[in-house]
Amino acid sequence: MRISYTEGVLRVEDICFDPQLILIDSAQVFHWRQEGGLFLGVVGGRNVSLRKEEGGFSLFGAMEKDIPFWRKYFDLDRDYDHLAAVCKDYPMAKQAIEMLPGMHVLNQPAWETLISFILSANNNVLRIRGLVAKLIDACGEQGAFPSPEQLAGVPEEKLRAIGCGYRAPYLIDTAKKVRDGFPLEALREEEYEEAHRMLLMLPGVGDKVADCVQLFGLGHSQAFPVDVWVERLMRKWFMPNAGGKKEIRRRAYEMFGVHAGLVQQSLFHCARLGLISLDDDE
DNA sequence: AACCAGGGTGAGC
DNA sequence: GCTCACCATGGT
Repeated sequence: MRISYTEGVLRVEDICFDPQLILIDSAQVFHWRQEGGLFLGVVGGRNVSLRKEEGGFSLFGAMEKDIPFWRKYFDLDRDYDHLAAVCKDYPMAKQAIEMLPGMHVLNQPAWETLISFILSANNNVLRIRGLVAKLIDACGEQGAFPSPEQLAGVPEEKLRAIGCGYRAPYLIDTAKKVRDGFPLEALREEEYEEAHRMLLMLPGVGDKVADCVQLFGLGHSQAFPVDVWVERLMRKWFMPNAGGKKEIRRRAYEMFGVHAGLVQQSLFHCARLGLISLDDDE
C-alpha cells in the first residue's frame, strides 16, 4: 500500500479496496452516496469525494492534516490477507472471506455509528439509508450528521415526521446523554466487555447495536454483531443447536478471536446476498 | 394481507 | 437469568 498527497487529493495505490462494496453494499455505513462515478461522503464534518482507481482509489477534498484520519477511517494499514488464515479451521468462513476481496471494515466516528445503528433496529438497509439521509438533511448542517447538541434539541415529532417511528425518542434521549457527558469517544480506549456494558446504558442500544458501534465506530475488532442474517448463517454452518444470540456471539469469539468482527462482515454480506445458500432443505 | 428488515424495551416468570 | 408482545415504517 502506498499513500501520496498533492493539492487536496489523497491517492492510495497498491491495495485491494472495493469502494462499492465497502461504502454502499456492505451495510456498515449508510450516508455515502453515488453520483456520476464518484462516492460522496461527509465524515466527521469532512466533505470528500472518492473515485475508484486501478489498484486503489483517489480521495478529493481531503486536507493534508487529515491523512492519518483517513488512513484510520478506511483501515488502510490492516493486512486483510491475513484474515483468511484466521479462518483456517472453518472452511465456510474462509470461503466467505475469499469471495469478497476488497472488503474493509471502516473506523467511523463513534457518534455517527451510534445514531445510524439505533435507526437500524428492526429495519432494512434501504430504509436505514433513507432515514439517515433525511436525518442529516432535516437536523444537520452542510450535509453532516447533527451533533449531539443539535439532535438533543430536535422535537420528537420532527423525527417521527421523517419516518423514524418509535426510534425517535431513542435518538433524542441518547443524544441528551452524550451531550451531557456520556464518554462515547473514550470507549475507544476501553476494553471490549466494559465498553459493551457502558453502551447498553444508552436508550435504543442493545447487544447487537452495541456490537455494531464497537466494531464500526470504536475500533473493537472482536465485536461480533449477531443480526438475523448472521444468526441464520452461524446456525447453519457452525452451531446448529446453539441457544440464543448471546451464545453465538460468545462462540464466535472462541472461533475467530480478536478479529471476529472482521470475519463477521464478510459472513454477513455473503449470507445477505445469498452467495452461499442458507436454505434448510438440502 | 401477513411477513420481513443489521432489534430494543418492559413485563412477567 | 429467560421468554414474549409490542413497537413505526415501507416493501414484498
